[in-house]
Amino acid sequence: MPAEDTLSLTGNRSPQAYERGVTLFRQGEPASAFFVVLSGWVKLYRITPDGHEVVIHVFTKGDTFAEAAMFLGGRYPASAETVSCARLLRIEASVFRMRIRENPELALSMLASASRHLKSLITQIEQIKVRSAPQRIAEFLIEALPQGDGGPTTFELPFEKALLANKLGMKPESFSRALSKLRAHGVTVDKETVRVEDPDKLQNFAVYEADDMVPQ
Amino acid sequence: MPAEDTLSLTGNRSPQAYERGVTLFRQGEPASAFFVVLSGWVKLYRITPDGHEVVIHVFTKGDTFAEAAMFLGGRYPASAETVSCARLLRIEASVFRMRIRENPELALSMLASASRHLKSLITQIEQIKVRSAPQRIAEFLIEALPQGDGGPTTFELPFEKALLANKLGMKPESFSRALSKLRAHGVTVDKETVRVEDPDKLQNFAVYEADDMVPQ
DNA sequence: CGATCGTTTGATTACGTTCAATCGTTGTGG
DNA sequence: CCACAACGATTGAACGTAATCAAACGATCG
Repeated sequence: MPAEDTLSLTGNRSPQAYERGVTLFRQGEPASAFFVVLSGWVKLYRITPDGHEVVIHVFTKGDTFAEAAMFLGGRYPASAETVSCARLLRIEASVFRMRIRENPELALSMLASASRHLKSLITQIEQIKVRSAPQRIAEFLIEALPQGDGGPTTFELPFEKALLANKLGMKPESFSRALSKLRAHGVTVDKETVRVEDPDKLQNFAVYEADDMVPQ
Repeated sequence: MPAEDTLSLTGNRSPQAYERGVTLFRQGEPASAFFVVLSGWVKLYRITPDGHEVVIHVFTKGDTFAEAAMFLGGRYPASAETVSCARLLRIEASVFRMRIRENPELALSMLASASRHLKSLITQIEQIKVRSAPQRIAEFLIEALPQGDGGPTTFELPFEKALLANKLGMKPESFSRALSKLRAHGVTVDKETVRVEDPDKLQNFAVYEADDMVPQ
């Protein structure tokens, strides 16, 4: 998006810094704005009627979220909260709606963004429906891994394991166990640090192998 | 959407009739069009690398689908197939892209539509993550039930149980068993016909009750 | 009438949850 | 400075739900 457009949207206001644990909006509230993440991490989640927290997604640098919500009866379908300190751009719906009428291209880029989210949700549904817990973790690792030469790669988990577990649709205990099962596939964990011996091999496990791990 | 707009989009072409089992597009194909369902049922699904079919959604009268796909690198992220005979409106991406530049309002209604899909997928993720098989079926029944006075209601399952099972993220066998468990909550099934004694009570089970069914 | 398909039922297995205890780190107050 | 709480993560044991494998049933169709 051209710089001039972004400026007209933010009204020349600078990005705001947030502490960890700040609620940006709650499900059911009128959707008055959407956000662009410049740095840090934000979780999008729902609280179910019986009190469970379900993490839908965790956004980070470069992501936008809640854009689509503005067009759906004006209510957020989920809540959002920073899970680390973060810098966010907040764009008001009223401003955006004005601009979109002057600039149809803006609508197209919004649609592109919404499409990416749709695709990501479709992928997530597929994951939860047919992949085992270890496979879902493997898939996450593959996605999160810094692009390398295919050789052994090391990186840091970006946020709490319990949050990641929830995002992947499992309990923290299951996450812990599933993660240690990945040791058989070249994954070693020390605190926040994860080392993947062979990303291609891990990928293969994530998508194809049901479970043919040989004991010993 | 005003009638004049729809006409300009379809190029005055009339809706096309499809047999059951017709593939409309396959995942990975260039997304050249999106669809409006006038009647019948269409399933949106993915085939995973290891050959499983995962049903993402089943669309019916009044739904549009694949609109967003046109904006995402031009590839469909899933496949679509009619599961009954159906009448569909097919709208070409090229035509649509032209029109959207002349008519920004069109983009807004597209965004609204994409938002509804986003919300529906978010709901689905929540369902699969935290609800049991019987609860997911109950939820589906509540949604599918014709609006009544809250009293006993009867309706017909709109398509195969195996398809519904897949959509709800379970195997046909599990579906069958889960459905019979709902007998304890006032649901009786005879072939395609489902009778719900007390929709409110069933709704309550779908959202709140973990499982406190009393034997006998 | 036999074949096929969708559905149901049965027995068994496997996975993830639940409940519970432990460990390690961090941070706080006496 | 250390004791102790608080929290996140891990581990263990028992349980429960859904998947799997297998068979049987009923309806439909050729």
